[in-house]
Amino acid sequence: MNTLEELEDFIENGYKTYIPHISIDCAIFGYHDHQLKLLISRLKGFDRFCLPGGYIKRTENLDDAATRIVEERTAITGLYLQQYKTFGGPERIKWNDPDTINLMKVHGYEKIRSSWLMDQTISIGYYAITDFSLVKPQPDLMTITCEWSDIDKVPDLLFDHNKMVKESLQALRLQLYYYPIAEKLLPKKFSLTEIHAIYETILGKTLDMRNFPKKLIFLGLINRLNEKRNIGPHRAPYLYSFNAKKYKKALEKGITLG
Amino acid sequence: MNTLEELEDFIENGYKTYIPHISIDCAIFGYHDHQLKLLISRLKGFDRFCLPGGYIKRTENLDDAATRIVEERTAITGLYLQQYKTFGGPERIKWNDPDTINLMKVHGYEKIRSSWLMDQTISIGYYAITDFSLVKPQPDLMTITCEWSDIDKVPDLLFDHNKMVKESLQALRLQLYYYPIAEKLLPKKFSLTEIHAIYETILGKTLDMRNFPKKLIFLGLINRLNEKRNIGPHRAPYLYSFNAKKYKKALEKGITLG
DNA sequence: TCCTATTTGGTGAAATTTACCAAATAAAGA
DNA sequence: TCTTTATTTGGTAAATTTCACCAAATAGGA
Repeated sequence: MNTLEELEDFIENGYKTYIPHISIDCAIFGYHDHQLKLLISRLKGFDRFCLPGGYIKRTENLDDAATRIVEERTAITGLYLQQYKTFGGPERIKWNDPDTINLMKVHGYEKIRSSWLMDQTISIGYYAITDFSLVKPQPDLMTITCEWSDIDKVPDLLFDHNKMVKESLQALRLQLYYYPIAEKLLPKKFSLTEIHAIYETILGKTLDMRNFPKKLIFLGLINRLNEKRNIGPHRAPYLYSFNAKKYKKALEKGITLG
Repeated sequence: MNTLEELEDFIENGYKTYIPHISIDCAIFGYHDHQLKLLISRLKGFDRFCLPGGYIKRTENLDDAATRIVEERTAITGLYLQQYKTFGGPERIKWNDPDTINLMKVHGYEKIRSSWLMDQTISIGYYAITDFSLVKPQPDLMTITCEWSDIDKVPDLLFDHNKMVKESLQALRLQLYYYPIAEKLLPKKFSLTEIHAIYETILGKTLDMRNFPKKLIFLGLINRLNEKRNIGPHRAPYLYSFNAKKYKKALEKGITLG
């Protein structure tokens, strides 16, 4: 969505391309150096922030739609998006919400008010996690800003999006026990301290610095390389890499960490 | 849906009451005496069986809709339905499917073909488990039959419903480790042998007859009563009951069994 | 050479899981 | 009444995993 005409056309004719009544909203978590952040964006005509979201094309499957939506809105590519829950109910979008009224002002009241966009919509929730230092979100025409928010300073969001953030974080934390999600956040070669920090930060609790990496090694999820990293006046840590085979097996079977 | 007029009206005007493009499909598992079954039904005009499903009213939230749909189609009440995944994509419903063509014949081709029901639909998957000996499913007007099928003899179902069965069973088995689902399948007072059989049957694997109940007792999920049951010429087993408090706590925190 | 900060090998205790034996027991049949 | 049979249940020892934490190794700078 990069020109005004495209936007107008979307409001009037979008229902021909997209399936009405159904949207996808994505909670994109960003990790870097002991910090966990969430990507929030603000749409034209809205006062409050929201999660990046959009509609599903009639030719797409759900996972592809989620990937495309994130790419369009934030220019982030290559995310491993995970469906976690679908939200619905008549209370999801409130007609007398100040933001909804605001939106109507921006593009003539009637046009939006009577458009397919304003009908009741259920939303499929997806989440993903990435390294926020490697990713510069780029807002498109419809999105005014698009930024990383500290996870414990997420503002009051539109609709039921705060609930989505809470439930997606729960899902992410649960998944962390079953899938080696950290692979998405680390370079090919990493130290035990780095992977330890990721798990502590995402789970929001301390994990023993000795026992936790030992378990990862014991399970065979990571392999020690014959290589060290220079970290100044301290003992140089060994570097490790993920074991692709065991990783794949863990994805199928599930593993309990922590 | 109990009269023909209601059905005709649903086809023509249903989109005013229900949200189009979105349906709910429920995988209802039934357990009794070492057997696991699945509830399947056959709709008027269709050759193949399918999962009980329906549409969401504009005034309902998703969980309530799932409960109502099961009640309408099968007359089963009081289920604890659990959302597990949403299915979508252009491949879900095939236009040249023999069953779809069959359906069109039943109520004049054009009427159905051009109705809101034939537009692309995503489906929200729910599952539940109940004791199939206590429940007599009652088909409504739209549903011709409604019966329990052995879990390993489920026939070729409509659309992507076989995939739904597979994924809902996976979800159920995973949940079994976190939630004391068996409470729904047992009388207030039960023996260790009974609860042991439920877990073995649902998980499809053997669990040690001594260690498994010991763990349930150790966790405090069940309490021994001062009561035994007469089972003929054998040692009378003690009866047990669920510990509502611990059960509630387990629901929040999650517990690993098995 | 010493100091500092960090990584990592190791260990013993505690807890949990696993495998499995044998005693208890209820009622039917001899 | 005694034995038999099928089942439940108490118990235990070994194996494994988790947990807490110490101390050695080490890299570069002072």
